[in-house]
Amino acid sequence: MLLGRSVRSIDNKGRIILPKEFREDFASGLVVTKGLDACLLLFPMAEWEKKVAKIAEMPEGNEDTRRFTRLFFSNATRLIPDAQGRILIPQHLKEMAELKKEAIVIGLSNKAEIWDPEKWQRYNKESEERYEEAASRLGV
Amino acid sequence: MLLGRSVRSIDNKGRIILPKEFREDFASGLVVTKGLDACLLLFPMAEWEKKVAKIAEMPEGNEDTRRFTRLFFSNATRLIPDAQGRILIPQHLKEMAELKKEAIVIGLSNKAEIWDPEKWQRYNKESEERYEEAASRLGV
DNA sequence: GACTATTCCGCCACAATTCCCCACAAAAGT
DNA sequence: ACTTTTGTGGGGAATTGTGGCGGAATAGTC
Repeated sequence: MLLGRSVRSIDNKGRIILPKEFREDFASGLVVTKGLDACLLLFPMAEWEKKVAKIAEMPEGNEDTRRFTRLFFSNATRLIPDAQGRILIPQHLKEMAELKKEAIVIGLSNKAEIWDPEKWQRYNKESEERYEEAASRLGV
Repeated sequence: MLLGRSVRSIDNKGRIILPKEFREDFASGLVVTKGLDACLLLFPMAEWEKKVAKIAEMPEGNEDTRRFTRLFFSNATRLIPDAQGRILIPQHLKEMAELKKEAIVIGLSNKAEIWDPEKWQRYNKESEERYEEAASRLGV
């Protein structure tokens, strides 16, 4: 189960060290891709396959489907953490998420996300206000 | 699983080096054909056969079917990557996709596409806006 | 049939990137 | 305070991308 938030440095080879607690979920590999709100999404393999199955059900031939699958898959990369539990983020994804020297890694139960610290803070602040509101709307 | 995006040079003999990760899927050969939106489509043999089977189920005699199958098959070429994992794109397909000195190769799970870089960028930009919408609908 | 021209493919070498390993620093636990 | 675990950095080996050269295969011409 992926939980929590941690600040991670990105070394000058572009590697990010995953939190210890995440290693087990990601041990057999993971897929990074473009998430919403300019963050990166990390799926454990099992979760990724569920996602792929879901996408395969979308109506083929449809233009929106084509657009979506092209973006979704073309931004995805299969990664396997090294012996120290680090992953090397592909250049184009690092740019997309505007990652510099540091990153925030957050767990979201069945997947994880990586954010630029500044962006995360901004997003967080915004969310604070809407949190209660959203929670009650969702009936949590 | 075909994933990711890479920029590839086209050497002066018209060869494109497939990304390392794609080799396994394409090792036993592939079929290139005309894709939608002026790109080239690459099918691993197994996927190609599925496609053919599907097309065989289309109502014969129907004019759309005739039109489609003629285009689809007449543009298709069977290729086998050389020992270095390169493929030689047929002239007429290169022209069709307006490929020059560089190409973008993208993985789409069960197939791959080749784009002219400029065209891809333009297409990508257009899709960005609709991406979030489609993604949230899918619960990504 | 032999010669030539063109296309195609394999090999090699260089460059760049990625991966693997080791060492150290910092933090946590005893 | 010492040991253990977790995070960080970097050197160097291995892998991968790229372009060039030359030989094989094919086709076209005399």
